[in-house]
Amino acid sequence: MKPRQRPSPAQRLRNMHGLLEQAYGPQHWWPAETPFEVILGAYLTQNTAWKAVERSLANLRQAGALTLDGLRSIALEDLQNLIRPSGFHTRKAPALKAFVAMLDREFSSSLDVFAASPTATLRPRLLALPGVGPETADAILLYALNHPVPVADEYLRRVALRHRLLAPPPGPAGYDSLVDLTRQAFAVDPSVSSSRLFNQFHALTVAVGKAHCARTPHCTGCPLAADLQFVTPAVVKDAKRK
DNA sequence: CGCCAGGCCGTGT
DNA sequence: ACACGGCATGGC
Repeated sequence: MKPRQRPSPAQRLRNMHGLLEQAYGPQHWWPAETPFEVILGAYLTQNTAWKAVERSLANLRQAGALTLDGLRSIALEDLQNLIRPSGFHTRKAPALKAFVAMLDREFSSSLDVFAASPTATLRPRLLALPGVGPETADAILLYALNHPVPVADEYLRRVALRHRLLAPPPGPAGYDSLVDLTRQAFAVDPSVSSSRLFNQFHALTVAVGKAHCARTPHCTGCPLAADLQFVTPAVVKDAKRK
């Protein structure tokens, strides 16, 4: 018998994953028909509600711009107008064009060639693109290219802070520490595809985040805990007032 | 009407 | 290394 000691943050995160699976089940994320569509969604959803992204994607579909060829052909100005519903169109449209240009110039215009490259070269290449930060890069790697990388986001940060799995000061350094924490949490069990694990874990994070982290600071009926307070933007702002 | 959404980037400490 | 404001639009 081992002496009972406090579980590590990584162990606690893994336990939370189990609770969330029981509560929400398989998530079959990311809502998209093709890998290329995943990539478009990853760009468009930056600081934007998914509902709005859906309308932009519908516009793109109707214009035949949901494919690599379609996106290459379309004029920048038209692209801007099609994705207007999801906001930041003056930044996101050129960013999408830059992605296509990169595939054309460096990867034989082939998403398959791109996906077949090692993660260690793809991630820096993605981060060097305009409009691609760590979360977008990792979402593309995991959900479009099926590379085994964790995806961290605002919801995971809230959950981690709320349950004190992280030191208080968040920020850009916070992203990497969240990724490290996730890697540690799922470092065991090589029998399961880590892509699938990371996929399911991030999806569950968003599910619980939408249900309990978004609006109401006080978490009632949350599978993780019913007696703590989520760090919503409003809570952060309120804390700053003092 | 005000707040926020599945971030990222440039600028200022 | 962080903090902060701007970027645009639509849902609730």
